[in-house]
Amino acid sequence: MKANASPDTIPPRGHEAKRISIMEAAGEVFCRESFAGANIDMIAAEAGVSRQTIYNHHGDKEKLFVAIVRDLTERCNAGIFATISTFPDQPKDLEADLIAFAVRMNRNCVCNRDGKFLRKLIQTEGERYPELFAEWREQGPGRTWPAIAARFARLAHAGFLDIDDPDVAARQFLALANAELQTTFMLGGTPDDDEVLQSATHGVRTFLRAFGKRQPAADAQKHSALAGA
Amino acid sequence: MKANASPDTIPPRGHEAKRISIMEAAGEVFCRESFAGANIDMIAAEAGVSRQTIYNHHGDKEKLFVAIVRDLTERCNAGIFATISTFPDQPKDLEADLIAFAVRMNRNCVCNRDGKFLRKLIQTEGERYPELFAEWREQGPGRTWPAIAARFARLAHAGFLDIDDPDVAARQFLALANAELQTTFMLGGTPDDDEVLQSATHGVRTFLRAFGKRQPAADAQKHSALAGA
DNA sequence: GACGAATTAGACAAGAGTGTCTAAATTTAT
DNA sequence: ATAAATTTAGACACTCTTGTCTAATTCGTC
Repeated sequence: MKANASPDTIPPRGHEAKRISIMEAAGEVFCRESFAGANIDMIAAEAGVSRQTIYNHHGDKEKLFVAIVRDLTERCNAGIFATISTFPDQPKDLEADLIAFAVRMNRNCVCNRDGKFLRKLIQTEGERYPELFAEWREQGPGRTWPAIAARFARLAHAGFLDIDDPDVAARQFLALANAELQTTFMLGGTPDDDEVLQSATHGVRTFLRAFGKRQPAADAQKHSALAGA
Repeated sequence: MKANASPDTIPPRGHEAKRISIMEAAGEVFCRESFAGANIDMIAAEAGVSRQTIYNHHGDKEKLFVAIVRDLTERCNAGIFATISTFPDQPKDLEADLIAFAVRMNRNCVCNRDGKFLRKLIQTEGERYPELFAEWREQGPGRTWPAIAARFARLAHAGFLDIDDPDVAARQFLALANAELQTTFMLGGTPDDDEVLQSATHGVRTFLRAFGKRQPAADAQKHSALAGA
């Protein structure tokens, strides 16, 4: 059946290409038109594929939708964890490093294609597929918030920050980082690099005014003289 | 035609009752099902009205939708300005007063029925009706952000806060105030009073750590001893 | 109680979308 | 080249929805 001369269980090749372009097109269309407003012919046209092929691959519209959301959830979480792993645990310049982190977070997880799509699909159809989005909630916010909070806790413990509740601080950090992008998000727009940087810069400055060490001792005095390593 | 014995231009009574229940039901259904997913029979049933009555009142589905959004926009803006007018210009207890304001803002403008509906409709259908939502943008964020910023500027000028850019501060204030409500919003939920208070309290505390006067003079020393009036 | 306006239920045509089926064309690997 | 699998276009039945129409009923008012 499936065990050919090919090395592993991967099925034929052209298949996969079709599958991918269907997934991409479907994400785009579901996102733009909502589940009810999307129709299979639209997706087929956008994917450059015949309608029947979509039915061959995914069975029906609902199964296709679920597959899309699962796929997006997975990819987004991977991206978020990859970005979290770049958190500045040993910052040279705390402000600059946190700004850069906030920019990465926004660019790679919030403003990118997958992030935008997943967010919109969750908001639009979340109530209709409770268990699907419960899954997202557990895998996403349920694991990413604590991960970020742990990084901030470590930073505080190392004496770089003055934080009472790392969970609260983590949520506020991200809220501040995209405080100025909200209106753009509302209408489905994508902030450009400049807006992202602006928002991150203002957000991190405020964050540090709130949680930065007042007069650390001697070494965390920043932004006047740069003592290179 | 319309000038009966009745005092002013208000048409018959039962009419208005129907109109209102149609508007309410339509808001609910459009919001729950999205424009494409909503159907007139659903709205009619939910409004306790016959399908034909909806067509009599609003012409067609699209006109009905536009009417709903216009109505929500108007009501929401009214609510926001009413709430802004309760901003603590002469705070007795800055932290407590700002928390109370943040709670009012969230409860009356963000978490209430109209706020939830308008936000979801904008996110879901915003791209499909550019001019309708441009209108919202001008009347809403375009006028409310500056209004709030002006209040913060005044507070800063009066010596209660240490703010560089009131526009940034205003956006960050609101971002902080509902930083902890985001996940709930995502799935269409409504935060309860406790969550709102928590989020506002944490948000305002952080806001004041960032923008509060460090050592004002003698009176703003809080949260250790309570000097009753 | 009677009048006119508004509402109602139901039927209706027209259109759009889903999911299935078939036979031809194309791809992939042997 | 040949055989198997996949894709394709098109037709199809079926369902759902929109928006119109009609005739009967209800409502508000005088």
